[in-house]
Amino acid sequence: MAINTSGVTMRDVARVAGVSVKTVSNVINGYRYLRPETKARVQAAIDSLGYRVNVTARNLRQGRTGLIKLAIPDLRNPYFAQLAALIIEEAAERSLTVLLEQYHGDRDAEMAVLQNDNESFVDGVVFSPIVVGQDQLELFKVRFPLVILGESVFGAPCDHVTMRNIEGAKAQVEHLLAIGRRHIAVIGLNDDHLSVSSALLRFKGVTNAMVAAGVKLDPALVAGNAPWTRPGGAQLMDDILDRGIPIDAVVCFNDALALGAMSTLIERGLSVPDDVAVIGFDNVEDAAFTRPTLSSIDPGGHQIAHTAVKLLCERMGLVDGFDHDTPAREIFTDFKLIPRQSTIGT
Amino acid sequence: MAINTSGVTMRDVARVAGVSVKTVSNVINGYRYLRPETKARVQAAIDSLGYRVNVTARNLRQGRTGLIKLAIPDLRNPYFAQLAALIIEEAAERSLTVLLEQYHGDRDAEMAVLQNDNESFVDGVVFSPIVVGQDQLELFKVRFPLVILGESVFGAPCDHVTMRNIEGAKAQVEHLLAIGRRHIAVIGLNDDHLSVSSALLRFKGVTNAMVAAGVKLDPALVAGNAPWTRPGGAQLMDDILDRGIPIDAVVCFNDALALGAMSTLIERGLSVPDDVAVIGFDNVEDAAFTRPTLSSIDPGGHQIAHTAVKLLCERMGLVDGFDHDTPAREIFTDFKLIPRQSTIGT
DNA sequence: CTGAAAGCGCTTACAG
DNA sequence: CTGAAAGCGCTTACAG
Repeated sequence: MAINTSGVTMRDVARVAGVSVKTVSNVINGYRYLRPETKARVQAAIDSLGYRVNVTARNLRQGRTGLIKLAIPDLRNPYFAQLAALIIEEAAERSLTVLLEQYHGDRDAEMAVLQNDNESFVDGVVFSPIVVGQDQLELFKVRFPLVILGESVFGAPCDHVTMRNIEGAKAQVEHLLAIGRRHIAVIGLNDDHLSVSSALLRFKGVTNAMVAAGVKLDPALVAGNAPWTRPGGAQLMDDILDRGIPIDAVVCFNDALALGAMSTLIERGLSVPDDVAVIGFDNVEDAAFTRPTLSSIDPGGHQIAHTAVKLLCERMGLVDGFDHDTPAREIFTDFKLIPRQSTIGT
Repeated sequence: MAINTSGVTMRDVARVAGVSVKTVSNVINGYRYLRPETKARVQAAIDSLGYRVNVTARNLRQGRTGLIKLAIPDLRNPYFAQLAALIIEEAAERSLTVLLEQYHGDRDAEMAVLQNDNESFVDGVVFSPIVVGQDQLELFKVRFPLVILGESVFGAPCDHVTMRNIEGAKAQVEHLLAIGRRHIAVIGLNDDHLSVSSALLRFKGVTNAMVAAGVKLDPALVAGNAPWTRPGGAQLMDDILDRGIPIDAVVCFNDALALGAMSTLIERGLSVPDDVAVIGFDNVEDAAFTRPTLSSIDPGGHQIAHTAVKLLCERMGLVDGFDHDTPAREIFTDFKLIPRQSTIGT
């Protein structure tokens, strides 16, 4: 028994108020041309009976539910928690509610998002894929409104919103070069599924910047294949320092890695940024509060959420004048370098 | 246009397969007594037409949606992100999907959860209230299945799942006493809405333990009214140390505070745990990875999620043999002390 | 400004 | 094992 099945229907209200169900419907939906007296009588009947509209019936009749699905790997990952928070808020602005699905690492679950078999009573889907990838682009050609996020897939036949990984990483290095650093280590070059695409793109940005500046990147100063977490960063920093090659800066592929790297540096008696400058990526909340505060790249999460919901609404037919034959769009959001103490000092 | 409105209906399938819609329905819902040949013919028709069941129509007919709402303050708070992750997983085990709503600090939004006016096409609600509280218990007497979480409200006329705050905090102090500490500081006694109830309960547990052990609590060693975050903990620890009263232990009301407090202690040249032992509450993932690792209270998040969904399912009529006249239940989950380096060393 | 009627696409007694 | 029919509770042309 669903919430709304209180037993009282519009017909009951209509009978008590002495009007037709059409009139009751008009009152509920705020139809303007109603005699105030009629409206009051209907409202009184609604109140006295404790009537609530059955949203499922309305949905069936209208052919839409106002529900969108957000499919992400795991809420325990702070990046996705924040993404979900933002998407929910953007959806609420458009009177949409969000059904949240975590597929964890599971390939089948991820495929199922694109299949959308059973519980498909949602009007659209926002999907941040991880495993399903570049070699199966045709899977993204679905018949429901779909917007994908992230960097696992490019060129899929559906709308796509993603951050500028390459340019962001390039900006990290350019910033370090600008403050005079030349011996730059790189942390986070992983080949696991969750981070591989970001890692590769960001590494590309790093090498682009180095090449452009004529600074060489020492392969012995590149570390990866640890989780993108504080402990991961701490360990990778240890590994690099143990190699005994002098460095004056570290580029980290996310902030958690950077925070971990900083703790190792400080623990080993090095000063940040005087001895070694550190820069992260993501601009998480902690970055502004840790000591020293952490320089980072803000990838524009708000804009990602806003754009994703906007594109989805267009595909869902909620935006007047949108041409439904518009081909798949690929939107890159704006990033911003946030310089803080870990590179420029106090 | 909802996803499932592909235009093809059961009637179309029935016509193509040369059977009645009842038979199509039987095939879709896995009814067992079907001639294999009939089944195959129907399946072929489904495939060739690309038919998908219209879940909204099914929901209307069945009077349920399989959807539950989870209302929490904000996903950006890691505690609630983890809670949401667990609830979604527990719900999935019972073939339920979760509609996630954030009400932020907004009182009206929180009230609306209990009103459940408009979009009430969910079968039940899990609600972690913050502002709506002890003085409005009657608001929790709703006509839809409702389970509340947390410590804002006790004795409400609906099912309630919560952790043992008092006993958990008592265990924190008992642990410190057991390792010989007597000069114990307390961090996190806030009076903001988000933490006040937890703070008061945990403080009560602390004082209970001190009284029982005959150890006095110096009011000058109690600090609060900072956010329950790392920087908050760092600042409060600074405040306490600045007062110049010697301490040998700190009880922190959550792990973020404890991590912040530890960083201050270490920064000021004190050893953890040799000079000062530190214990947190929540047992977040970081607790096991920070150096020194952080002793903490595991409040049993998995059990909270499991129990909440179980109670809700009972109220939703999904559990055979459940007596619907069962009065409102108050369930306390089990906590566990996790001793780590920050109290017992390596 | 309001009413009577059709229909959204399913599932489910009721027959057979 | 399968069919014909009713009905879940709304909204929406169509009349008036």
